[in-house]
Amino acid sequence: MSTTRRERKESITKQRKQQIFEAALKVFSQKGFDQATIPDIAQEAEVAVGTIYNYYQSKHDLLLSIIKDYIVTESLTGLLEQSPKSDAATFLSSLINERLIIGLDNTDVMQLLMSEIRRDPELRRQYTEQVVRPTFKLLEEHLESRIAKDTFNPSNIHIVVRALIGMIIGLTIISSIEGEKGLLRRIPRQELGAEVTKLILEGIKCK
Amino acid sequence: MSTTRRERKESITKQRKQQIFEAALKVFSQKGFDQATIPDIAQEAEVAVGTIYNYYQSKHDLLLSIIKDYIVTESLTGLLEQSPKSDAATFLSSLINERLIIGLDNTDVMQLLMSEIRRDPELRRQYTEQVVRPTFKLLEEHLESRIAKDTFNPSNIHIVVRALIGMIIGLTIISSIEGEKGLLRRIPRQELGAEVTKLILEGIKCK
Amino acid sequence: MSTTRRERKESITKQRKQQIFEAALKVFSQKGFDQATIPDIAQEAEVAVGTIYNYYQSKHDLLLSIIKDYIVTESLTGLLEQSPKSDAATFLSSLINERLIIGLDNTDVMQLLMSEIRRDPELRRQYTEQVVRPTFKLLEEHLESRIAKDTFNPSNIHIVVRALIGMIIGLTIISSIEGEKGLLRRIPRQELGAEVTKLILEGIKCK
Amino acid sequence: MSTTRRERKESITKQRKQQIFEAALKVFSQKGFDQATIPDIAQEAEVAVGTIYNYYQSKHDLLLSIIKDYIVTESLTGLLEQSPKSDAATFLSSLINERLIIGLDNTDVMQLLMSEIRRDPELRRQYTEQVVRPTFKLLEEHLESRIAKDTFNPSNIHIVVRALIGMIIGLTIISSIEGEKGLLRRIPRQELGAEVTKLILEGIKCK
DNA sequence: AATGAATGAGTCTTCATTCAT
DNA sequence: CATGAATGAAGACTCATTCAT
Repeated sequence: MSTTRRERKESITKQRKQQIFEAALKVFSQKGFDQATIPDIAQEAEVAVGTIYNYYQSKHDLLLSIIKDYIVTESLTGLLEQSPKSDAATFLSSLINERLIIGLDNTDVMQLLMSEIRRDPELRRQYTEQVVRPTFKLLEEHLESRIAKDTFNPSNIHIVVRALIGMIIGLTIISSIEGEKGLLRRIPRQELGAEVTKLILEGIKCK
Repeated sequence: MSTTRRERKESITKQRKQQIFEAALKVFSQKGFDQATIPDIAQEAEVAVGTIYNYYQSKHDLLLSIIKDYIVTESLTGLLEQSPKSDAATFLSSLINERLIIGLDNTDVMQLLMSEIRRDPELRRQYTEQVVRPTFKLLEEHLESRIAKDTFNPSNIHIVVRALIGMIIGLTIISSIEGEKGLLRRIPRQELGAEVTKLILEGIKCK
Repeated sequence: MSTTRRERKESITKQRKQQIFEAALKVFSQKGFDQATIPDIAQEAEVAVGTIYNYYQSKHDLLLSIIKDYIVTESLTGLLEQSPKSDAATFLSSLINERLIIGLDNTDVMQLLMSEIRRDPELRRQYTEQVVRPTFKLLEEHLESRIAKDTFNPSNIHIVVRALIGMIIGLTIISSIEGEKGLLRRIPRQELGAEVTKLILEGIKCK
Repeated sequence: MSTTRRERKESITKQRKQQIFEAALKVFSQKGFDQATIPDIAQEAEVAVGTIYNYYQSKHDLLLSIIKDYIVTESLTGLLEQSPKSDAATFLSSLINERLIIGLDNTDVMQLLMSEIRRDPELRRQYTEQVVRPTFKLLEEHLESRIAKDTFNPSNIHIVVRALIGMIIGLTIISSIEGEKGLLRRIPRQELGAEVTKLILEGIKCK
């Protein structure tokens, strides 16, 4: 028996916190931050109201916790960092696929994030520094090097990068508006990623 | 003397309503619907709390009023309807420019719309029917006819349409996140439209 | 032409006041004092809100005006004062009939009065002094003299008086609860008065 | 130790609800439903405003709770159901006494009930069905059987019943108007009941 | 004298947070 | 740590009253 009493306790504690976290995530996603109430979350987590305050300082703290967790998820761009040497098409395809899947799998949190970012400057700063800027920078460097090698067309890189990321964000939002039975959720993700990549690489005009 | 007393009164009434409308738009945009309070809006409009209720039935009514107004703006796709015969590049360019400008000029309302659409099914239905579906349909028809003429590459039209509209939505959001001094607001819109159009038509890969 | 301009004006003014009075009476009766709003009354009177305040100082003043008017109506006990010499049965019959009709014709105001009397001590004092006490006193004197003459049974006069008046009040209330189609409003008033009088005079037990 | 922790808690909860109930009853009685404010009630109950909403859904719910409780009290006419075989005078005497005592002990609620019944049709329906109609029906049946046996005078039973019940209601109201020191509250109830019964049975006229 | 838009004090109600058990 | 009743600050909304036209 390698687990001491202390360890078991900590494990239970972690589980409890996770339980609340997930309940909050669900309720916030469904109702939005303001409409969600602590009793709602407590019920969803099958926990008393007071218990939540043993793990999180406030409702807002709970929100931050969720958003920061998502920011970390979005920042896990292991892919981006490893792929500078790969083939151009492969690189873009990987990027698009990865980002698109993260977005589509987290429609709710993403929209939550977008909402809250607008009214919390500190959050906006954080998101910009930890996610937006690094992502843009990395992408821009890639594009620049490709353009230098004549693989990619010369363009205003800043715009292209924003258009590309914007497309992914926009697809996520459209998917959310169209709902469960919307087209984007019915299409196999592989096909979705392939089509989008093709569009970005080759455009729609016949050569 | 061409204005009767009645006419003057009505004019004042309209102005007052507009005044409240704009104040609400501003406050909702800054704080979000739930965080915005009626006293906030009243102060912004330089009007007493009660006065707001002389013009709008409820806070929610005020929100609807703003969003419906925006939906109408978005629906004014005179361009879309007239251009089927125009050159492919011109058509897309016009579309992108028009939509992009509407989006960038109304960042705040758009985000408000996106937020509220998630929790108001009726609003979602309305937006879907009046804006989303018609836009998609029109675009899809265009693309199909071009593909038939071998002007455009054969692709999954549904995805391309969503990617295109998504890109515009996403650009709006990025612009909003980056704020006043963000890149997208500093670039001349003509250039922005041109680059985005080029990206869609030709992609980034060298031919 | 015997009416001067001044007279005509005054006449219009009186009419206007009457118009508002009746509207208020109607609305108060239907909704109760608190639920009735000045705009309600204004609409019913086909007059602007502000106009009401040219004739009455406040909503409460309007209420008082109505109640006092009713108190006066109830005090017009001409009958009571003239009939001490009449036959016992006739006297009681007249009293019951008169009071019952006043009550049934003014169900709404009476209930309004009963409601307001409870929370306005001044009103209660006034009503007690101007209506309740005189009525009781007069009745008591009558009964006493009849008892002295062996026309009526010796009883606790105070109770009998209250039971008698109470019966009339109670009938009014029951009529109000049972509504338009209630029994008490369908029976000819003559019969109603006769039955009630008989009950009071002879009781229900066979002799 | 026969009380578990849970039991003690529940007991406290009941007490608290009762506490609020009584405070509301008092305040509603004094000021009427509309004039009574939740802070008023909270203060009277020595409880915070929010606490009230832990026990009652709304101000209106609190009112309903009070009125329904009273309706139940009024419906507990055990007496009525058991006495068909008793002597006519005894029966009437019991009925009058019982009803009169209920009325005089609950002057406030009764008046509250009478006020609110006028504007709440649902409440009126309920009161009519649960209290008014059954009471009337039972009384009518009794009277009919007595008349058939020549114990009682033939009369319009419907009127007599209403006059009788009306008398009790009216006595309650007069008692309320006359206040604490009024005659009806100073007389021993036995005497009051006896006199009223005598009046109903034999009338005031000498045989 | 008539009008009705503007006003803001006053209500009900919600809900994040605390704390005694 | 868990609980959930108590708290009261805060917000949407109403409406009596005023006053400029």
